[in-house]
Amino acid sequence: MTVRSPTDLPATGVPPTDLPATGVPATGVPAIDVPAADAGTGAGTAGGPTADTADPLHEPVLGWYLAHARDLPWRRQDASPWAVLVSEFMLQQTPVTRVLPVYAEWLARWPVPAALAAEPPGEAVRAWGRLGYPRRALRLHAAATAVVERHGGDVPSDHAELLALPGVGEYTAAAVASFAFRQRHAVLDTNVRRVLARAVSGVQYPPNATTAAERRLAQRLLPGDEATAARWAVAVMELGALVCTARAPRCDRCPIARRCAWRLAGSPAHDGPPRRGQTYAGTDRQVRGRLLAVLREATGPVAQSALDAVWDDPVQRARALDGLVADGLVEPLAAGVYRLPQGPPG
DNA sequence: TACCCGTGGAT
DNA sequence: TATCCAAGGGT
Repeated sequence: MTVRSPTDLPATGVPPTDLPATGVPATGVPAIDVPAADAGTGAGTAGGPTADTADPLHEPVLGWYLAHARDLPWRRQDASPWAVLVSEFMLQQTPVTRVLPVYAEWLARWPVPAALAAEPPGEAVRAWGRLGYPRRALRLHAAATAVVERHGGDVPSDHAELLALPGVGEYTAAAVASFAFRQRHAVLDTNVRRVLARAVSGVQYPPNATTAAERRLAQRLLPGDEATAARWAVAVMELGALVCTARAPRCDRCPIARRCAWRLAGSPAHDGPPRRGQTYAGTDRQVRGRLLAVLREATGPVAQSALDAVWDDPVQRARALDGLVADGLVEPLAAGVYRLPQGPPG
């Protein structure tokens, strides 16, 4: 898998799979399904996509995706729902290029949920490497355990059952149901929110927190047909990731630039409350990161002295370590000795 | 709701 | 160099 930077738009664009990873095979039609937009003149065909869900944005976005989508491993036809779930955990707040190698290692080592569930949670934390937010590793291990216990080892297709898994929120539940099972869900991540904010709402950036209005908008724009809705979801996200980017959108390559409300308004600058900066240096998060890195890279238990060496302030150091223990990321083994969690998921 | 939770590349 | 930003979730 070649790692591409966002600025390196693929010209080859291996067409994204139209097939669900499991379930009913698609009919083998390689072209874009005719979006509901073109069904508008039809006389209310029973059972078909309804005209009232059509939108002028559908056809250009779906067409753009067919030509420009990245060939990512979790989008391939042979990617299982488990593979999609793993990718979604890793992609939370983490760039694609950093996920790719770790994703490959995980799927090779733990090809099914039961394989991961059979290992101590500390192994998941160690294999997480430097992806960041290591609690995700713990939750993914817990999710794998829940999949084994509640669903016989198969990642569920039901949105509510997905949502009930540890570490799975509204976005991830919708994403897995849509990407892995080709269901019709509004998949509202930071990319989609930005595209809709610009193209439809006419503002540069979406609100800091997801609003009910955004959810209604995403739902309204969803094509009526399941397969088309699933393709739309991934297409809008990809458009946000590659073209309608946060800092410097590539409007000259955008398939809906002519319809974009933000552009039509003259691309006004954001005027809402400033987005909170993420200071990092000197925070507990940095200390936690350093402490856990020591544990991750060690092959066995670690002495207190090795942890003490990574941060000068003893008060902050102790607070960070306590936090890691409270989160289940670190396990006190004996007096002054620590290790990654070996017990059952806590 | 607002805040906490890692890491590192791009600008 | 400093800031921004990345397929969020939990509390």
